[in-house]
Amino acid sequence: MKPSLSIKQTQLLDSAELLFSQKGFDGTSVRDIAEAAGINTAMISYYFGSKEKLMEEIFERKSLNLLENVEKLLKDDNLDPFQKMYGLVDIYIENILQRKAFHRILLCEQIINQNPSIIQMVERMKTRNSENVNELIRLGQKKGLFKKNIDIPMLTNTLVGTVSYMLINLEFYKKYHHMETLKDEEFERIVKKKLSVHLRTIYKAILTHES
Amino acid sequence: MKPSLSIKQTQLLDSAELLFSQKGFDGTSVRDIAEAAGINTAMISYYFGSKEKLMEEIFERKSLNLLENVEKLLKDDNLDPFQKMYGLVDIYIENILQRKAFHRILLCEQIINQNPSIIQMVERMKTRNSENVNELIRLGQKKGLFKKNIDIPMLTNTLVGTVSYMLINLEFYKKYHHMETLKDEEFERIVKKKLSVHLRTIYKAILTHES
DNA sequence: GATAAAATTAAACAAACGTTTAATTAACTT
DNA sequence: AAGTTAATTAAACGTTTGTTTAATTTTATC
Repeated sequence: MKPSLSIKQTQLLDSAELLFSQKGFDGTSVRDIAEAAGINTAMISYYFGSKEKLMEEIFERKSLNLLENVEKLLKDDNLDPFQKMYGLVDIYIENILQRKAFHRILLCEQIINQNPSIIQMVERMKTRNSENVNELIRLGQKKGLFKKNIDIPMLTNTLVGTVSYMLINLEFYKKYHHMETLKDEEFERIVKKKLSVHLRTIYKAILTHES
Repeated sequence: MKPSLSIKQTQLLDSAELLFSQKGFDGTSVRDIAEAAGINTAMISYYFGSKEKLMEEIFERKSLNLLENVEKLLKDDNLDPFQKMYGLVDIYIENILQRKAFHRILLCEQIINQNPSIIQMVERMKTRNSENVNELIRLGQKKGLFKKNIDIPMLTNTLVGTVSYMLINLEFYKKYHHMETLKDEEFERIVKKKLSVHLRTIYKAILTHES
């Protein structure tokens, strides 16, 4: 387990996460971060070693959460494969839209492969996720619920792609449906519900329909 | 119509596009770009005014292509709404995977909203695309082929999200399916075909199944 | 309350940044 | 061939960058 952080360290991480998600890693200076956190610039190197390592720290702190929720769900013996799959979809929706800043950074970092430590972390996450989904799909197939020859990364692409692109597109979506006057929480509740229904329809079609 | 560019201007734009897609806008220096193009650094300001304007020039040159292809397809009276919809899906797949560098930049820029000129350009594209899809869906509904109450931005989210996330995820996808030894063109042909079949299944489900 | 360790600061560091300058070369125009 | 414009260059510009330093303050230990 990672050593717990002081208040100031947490403030720096939070400020950095927000700024990275708004201006990108290279578009954010250590002075920006320190100022936003109300802390002296030198403290970033003092605490984390470098700006790069601060970024890695953000990833290490935030990236495991989703996988752990999924694995807890898959262990639940009271749920059938469909319920588990729909639950998995909802966990992704909830997690991505709850941790918007981090998932925006995650998206950018996957495109701009610069930091080897982060690339490795993301790759491990993807592999572990695929293994989880693979196990679930085999179970569904054994029970005769899911069809054969399901392309797991393709399925996950659609899940993560749809939710992530919604994250990118939130403001456009709001405008298109004339929901500008809604309170933020209400708007997000609606979006999550819509995503859930939408992706269930998709998953059902992909998992059951023979081509 | 934009004035045509000299060879050196095109070289700068091409080098910049590639580097922006690999290291991001802020991670790429004008010296990087000039060196990659084999041209003096000062020429960037001389030709385009600034690094920012160079970026805008890339967007102006590359962003219209997809929309024009779609609009040509939608005008074709020999195709029924399903054929048009599937054709639209294939245009997106083809365009995004053909212009990888640009679409990686486009993704990043949508996340990191910094340049107002580019935000505006992207927003116009999205609006015009939604109008096109809206028209097509109304046609399909009038003919009794599509169901009512289709969420257009949600549908497009899944299309662009799935293809874009595949773009981000290409290397992982290749590894997962043990296609490392395949030639690049062959691999991409397979990916495009898989995406096409996958998204047709999705679109059919979303457009027809009553919930 | 003295001593040691940790935290915090302002200042300085060299390197890299985007852009401009002024001088030179190349390309046209008449 | 002379004159004019455009293209190209190396160098310099002033900022900003991430990081380090050395001095100071705060905190903890005995």
